[in-house]
Amino acid sequence: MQGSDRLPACPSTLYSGSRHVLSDLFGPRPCAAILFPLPLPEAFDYAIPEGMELEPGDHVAAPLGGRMAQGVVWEVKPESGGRALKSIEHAIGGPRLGEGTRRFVDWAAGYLVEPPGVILRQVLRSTSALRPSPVETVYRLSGAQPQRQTPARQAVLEAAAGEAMSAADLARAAGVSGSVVKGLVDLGVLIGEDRPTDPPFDDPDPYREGVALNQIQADAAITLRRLVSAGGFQCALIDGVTGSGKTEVYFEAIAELVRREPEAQILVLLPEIALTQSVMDRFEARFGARPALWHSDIGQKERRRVWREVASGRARIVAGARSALFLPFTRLRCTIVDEEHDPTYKQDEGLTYHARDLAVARGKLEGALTILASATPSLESLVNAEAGRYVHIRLPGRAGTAQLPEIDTIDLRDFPPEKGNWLSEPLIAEMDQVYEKGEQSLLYLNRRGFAPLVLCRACGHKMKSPETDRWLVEHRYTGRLICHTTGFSMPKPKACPECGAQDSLTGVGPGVERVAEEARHRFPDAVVEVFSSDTTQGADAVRALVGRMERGEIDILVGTQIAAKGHNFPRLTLVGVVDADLGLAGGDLRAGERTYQMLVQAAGRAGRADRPGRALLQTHQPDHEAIQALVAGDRTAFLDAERMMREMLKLPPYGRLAALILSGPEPERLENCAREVAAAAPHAEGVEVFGPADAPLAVVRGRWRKRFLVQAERRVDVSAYMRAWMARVKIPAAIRSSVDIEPYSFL
DNA sequence: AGCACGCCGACT
DNA sequence: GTCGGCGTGCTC
Repeated sequence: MQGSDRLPACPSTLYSGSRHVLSDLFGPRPCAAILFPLPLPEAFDYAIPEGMELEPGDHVAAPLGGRMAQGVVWEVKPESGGRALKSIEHAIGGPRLGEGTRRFVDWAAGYLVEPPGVILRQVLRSTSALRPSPVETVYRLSGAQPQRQTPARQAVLEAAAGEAMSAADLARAAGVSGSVVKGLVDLGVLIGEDRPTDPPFDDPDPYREGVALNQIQADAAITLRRLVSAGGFQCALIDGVTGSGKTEVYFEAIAELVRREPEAQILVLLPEIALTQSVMDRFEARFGARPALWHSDIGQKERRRVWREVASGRARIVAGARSALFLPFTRLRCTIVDEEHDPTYKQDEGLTYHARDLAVARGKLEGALTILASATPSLESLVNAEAGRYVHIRLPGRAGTAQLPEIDTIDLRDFPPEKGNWLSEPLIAEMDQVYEKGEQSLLYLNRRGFAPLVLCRACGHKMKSPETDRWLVEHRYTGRLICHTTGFSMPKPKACPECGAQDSLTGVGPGVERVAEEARHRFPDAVVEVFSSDTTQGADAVRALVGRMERGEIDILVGTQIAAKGHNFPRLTLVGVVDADLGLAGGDLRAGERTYQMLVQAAGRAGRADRPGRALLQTHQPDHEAIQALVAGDRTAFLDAERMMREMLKLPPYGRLAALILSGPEPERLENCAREVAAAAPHAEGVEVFGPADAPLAVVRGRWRKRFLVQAERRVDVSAYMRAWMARVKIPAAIRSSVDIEPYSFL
């Protein structure tokens, strides 16, 4: 170990301020601010040992609170007076973090109201990537022939004719033992060479022939190419229906950039579910190389490889899920957010952020072209485009292609379903026709579980959550009653806990499970499946269900929002919206938008395929503006209705929201803390603070949660407001606080 | 995030 | 009397 803090033998350290003395004698020595990937409030200053050359972005190890921690040089500056500094222990090699990445970390910390180290932790997702790639020996043919040829040797030679492989792989490929390979190596027939086990990614070839573009697509490509050649930050919104060639058009922007700037890096963000083989195949077909692929569950080795190649600037095109936004690009020149409206871009656990919003911000910081693409752009992006902040590129589909399926309403006042049922006769009749034709139906209802209320027929007792007094939702799938607010759950009792009546507890109201039961009852021979976050957990389960739906193995799918995300079911020809009113009046401000997106999704390739899609909306208010607009297939009118509602209520994008969640193990202390926090909320023009209220999930893993909602005018910097607020309160260690900028669920 | 310090319960 | 539980607070 070395470092001046470990040299007590030096007489100058016998009195305080020793380093000042050293500085006085030898002139000011520069120090370095080190940012650690830890929730510390800021970067810490360290002395740079004699002879150590450091630049911002370098990785170092430094003593921190009695241990060694790995961090990144954030700034090199003249020694700040006053405090005695510890010394950096040593530099760790590896690719330096680029300036753009560092600025993005600082910016995101401010915007998300998090310590910068928390953001840095998102960036440093593979520390093993700092070490050079390990090497392995691979073998190729030397051209020499063995004097004695044997069948085993012949097999090895054939296997070795292709790509160079390790001895073990070669033996396996040839179906022979390792000794045959070794013998050929000894004879000089095979030559070994060292190769990094994390090989670099192939460079894209921008000169390959792309898919032929039609006139509209070609014009859009020209617009994008112009933006590429202008350089610097610009944001473009590609607004084009499914099948309008959005991908081909943004491929042209990528190609242009790769041609112009040999070192440029490009990031393509995709919703997790869309990171499939077929997308990679399209890239490969266009550029002759697969992009580097990044998502939350790639293996350690691949993670290390991608991280290192991105940080060293060698990886050119990266396709990734939202977390790819934090990769250490050195020359990010273009970011594409495909399916920009997709709600999965909003990360809700741990660090809360919206990948689309951060992508635009990173683009601004890096001077990169940012392209948002969607068939159903979010209202936020549309408003930005219309205000001229984004370049709006419209790609209408083929002539006559409707964006929406043919939509009709069913007035529930005229066709009330029987008591305890939720599907009206006209909807059933339509489903029947679809089923007879061997096509698929989707019943959409944004309510999980079986029944939102369980009550006793004998005494009228309502089953409620013990802590919050909210209704318990019956889940028949698990046979339990669950509180969607606290997560409390219990088996459904046989007898009423109030009056003791046997088998008197009945579920009231519709959930997807009950609608599925009703559909099964009506269509006993049909395959009916439920698609909700309760019944379909994990990406694999989702993929499996989506696969079965695509292959036509399911006749009727009953789904919540989750069914509305990024799927394309070619055999789906009917969508029944079980309760279209729910979306218009519910607590989720984007519910209407999502219903709309789901309908467009469901229309899918209608108009191209010979099976046109149809949607039926069950509603109590068929005259409602938004419903009327949907029926008319009038996207503009629908969005205008949405827009007016948001504008009136000062909701995004016409206002800003932030949430503060406090959580702690003891409800009383939390309550007290929340009161104090409420009292400390700064008064600011154009800012309203609501709360504290129980958070949407009032108890999570034994921790109680309280929530504030901040609603501000658009001109207000809500992040700054939240920072100011947090600076004014001392929150006890037992209580955790987290800020969510632009929360998506805020019931 | 770690790690130390500190103040209360069951043990060699 | 000590060992150790994890609540609280600090790390340049």
